Amino acid sequence: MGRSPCCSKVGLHRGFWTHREDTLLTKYIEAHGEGHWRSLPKKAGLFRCGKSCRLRWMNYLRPNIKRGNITSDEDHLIIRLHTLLGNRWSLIAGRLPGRTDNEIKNYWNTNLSKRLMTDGTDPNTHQKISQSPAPKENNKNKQTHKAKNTSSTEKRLVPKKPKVHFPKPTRVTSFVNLLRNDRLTRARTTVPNVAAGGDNHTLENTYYEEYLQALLNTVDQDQNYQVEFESFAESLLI
DNA sequence: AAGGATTCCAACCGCGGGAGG
DNA sequence: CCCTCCCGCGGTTGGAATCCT
Repeated sequence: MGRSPCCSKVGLHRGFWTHREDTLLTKYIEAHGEGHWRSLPKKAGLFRCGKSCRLRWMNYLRPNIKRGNITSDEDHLIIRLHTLLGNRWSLIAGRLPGRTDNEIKNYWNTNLSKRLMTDGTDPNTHQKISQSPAPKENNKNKQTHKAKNTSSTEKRLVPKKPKVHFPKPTRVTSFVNLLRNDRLTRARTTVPNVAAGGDNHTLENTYYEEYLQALLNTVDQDQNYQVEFESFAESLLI
């Protein structure tokens, strides 16, 4: 059972990427565009599996990726979208320009789910938890992969002062093909009333603005906008 | 200051689905 | 249809960074 590995692992680099590998990958994609991940490493002179290249590009090297802390607007938007979409990180990421699904998933697992728990909200169902349970560690992998001192962990679930994450070095060169990214393209095509053609970047921003506006209105407890927001979100799932 | 505990996030893994033969 | 290839997604892991005692 199971599929064969995406590529032979023999002789391939794993783990953190070096600057040289980043450069090779970036230069290759700038010259040839995204896609054909399986054959890309060989052509680019990388001893990496295609999947690894794709991941590195999507989550780190791609131009216009936002670095640094999630803003409070983004934070609220993620929570709202998660109530509507669940763990569909790529869909959620599609509504947050410059953020990657991996980043949002990590942010959710390390910050938001814990925060919701401390607020007495089930991070999965977004329902209020009736009794007053001890904050439960919901990340099961952490339970298995590291020994835990529970009481200490519970203590740590109390929100602490935010940590500042310095932006990591990333390319700043503009890249015309950025918004040819399939996911973004697909997302745009699902939105009704978005004029065809025009500047992709502007469309993306318009899209975000529209979403943000809906979000802010729901925060104002306006029931009509709440309905509007949810139906808008549901339209994205088609 | 030291070292154990915990957090965070980049990267890996396996699976599902679409496309094409 | 069935099979294979490839891509993308969500869950999980490993280890550096940070915190705590």
